Amino acid sequence: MPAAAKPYHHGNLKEALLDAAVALIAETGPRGFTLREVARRAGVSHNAPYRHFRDRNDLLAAVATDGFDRLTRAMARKSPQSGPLNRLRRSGLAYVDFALRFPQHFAAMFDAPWDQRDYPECAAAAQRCFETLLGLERDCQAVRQMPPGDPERHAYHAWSLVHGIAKLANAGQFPWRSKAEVLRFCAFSMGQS
Amino acid sequence: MPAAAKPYHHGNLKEALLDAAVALIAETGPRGFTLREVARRAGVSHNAPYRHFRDRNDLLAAVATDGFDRLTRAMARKSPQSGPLNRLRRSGLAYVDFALRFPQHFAAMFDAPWDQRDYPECAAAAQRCFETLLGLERDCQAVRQMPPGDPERHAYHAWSLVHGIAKLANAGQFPWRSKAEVLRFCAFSMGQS
DNA sequence: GCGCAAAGTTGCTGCTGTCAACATGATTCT
DNA sequence: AGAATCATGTTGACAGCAGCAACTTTGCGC
Repeated sequence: MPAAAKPYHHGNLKEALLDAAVALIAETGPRGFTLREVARRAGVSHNAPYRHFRDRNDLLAAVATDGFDRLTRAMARKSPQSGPLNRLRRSGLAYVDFALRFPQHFAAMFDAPWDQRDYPECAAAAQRCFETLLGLERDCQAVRQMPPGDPERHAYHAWSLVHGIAKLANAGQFPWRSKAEVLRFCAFSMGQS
Repeated sequence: MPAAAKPYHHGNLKEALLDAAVALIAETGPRGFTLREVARRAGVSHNAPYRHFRDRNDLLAAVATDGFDRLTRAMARKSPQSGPLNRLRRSGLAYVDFALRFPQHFAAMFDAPWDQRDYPECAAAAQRCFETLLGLERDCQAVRQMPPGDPERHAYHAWSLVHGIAKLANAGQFPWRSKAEVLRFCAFSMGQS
């Protein structure tokens, strides 16, 4: 058989669909996101995705899960700076940086129309993401670089702040034009807390 | 003519459409939101809305504008408590309360797929909303109940915090089940800043 | 080899947003 | 008053979408 002949079975369609979906959402946003376009990009028929994902939301949930994993890695990335407090702040900046670089992917993670409880994998990925933050927070308390108190509450506070900055920035509600300016504001804002 | 006869001209279709749209989005969210369903609820044909709104996004923008106005009123509502700092905090709680009571409407305001610059009225309503907050912030500085510094920066900081809380709560990322618990956390969190 | 199940395909239904053409009715000009 | 005009609604059409059903191809266990 000729090497160029497209085999009937794709071989790795699920991954290919996920990649295409991530790329598509980055380009067109959750509303332009279409099962059929994803299939087109993967070079299969419009119904092939149904063999791997229950429906449109299921694929979107997979995209969101992927996003949470990427975000967790970005937040946990080791930085040259040492000291728990510095690491915590770098982590917050990484959060906002991620949201600004992949706004649509970020939106797919948090503005999903479905209930996250229906997608346990996605919820678990989100949980891992939060626990990364919680760990950093605990480290800070351990070395007294943070006032005492329930570390979870502190973590939720920090999360809320950076999340709000990320969402408002993506919604165009801030006057700052460049990503650098937003990050500067973020650093300032984290210093206030 | 019989009183029950439906006149050809509705008389006040634009408002009726907006009301129906607000109700519909509260029920089904921005994705279930459909021009045709809005028209159906207003009792007109599926193309009548085009006489009053350019397209689907234009109607959504009107809904968002309406939401910003309501939010502004909720934030500016006088409370029995006196003192600028108390008013500022009540205002933050009102923000989160609004988001939790009308999650879909809130989403329509901030997760819009369109650029707010294309809808000046909507942008203006959002601006008024921010300026309400900014005014409260200035009042606090005036009586030294707030550390000095650029009041706009402080206002954006406060906005980011309550917005993050609102969005994360609506996304189901917090462990707290009741609105009251979220509001308690919000009050705690505002005290930290 | 055979049969079966997984993976992919075509074709369909009902829905959507939007365009074009037409109908109705209020307003305004003479 | 009567006609012209324009805003406001209506019907009909088209393409694109999600999801369902029925069919086809292929790999794998026996």
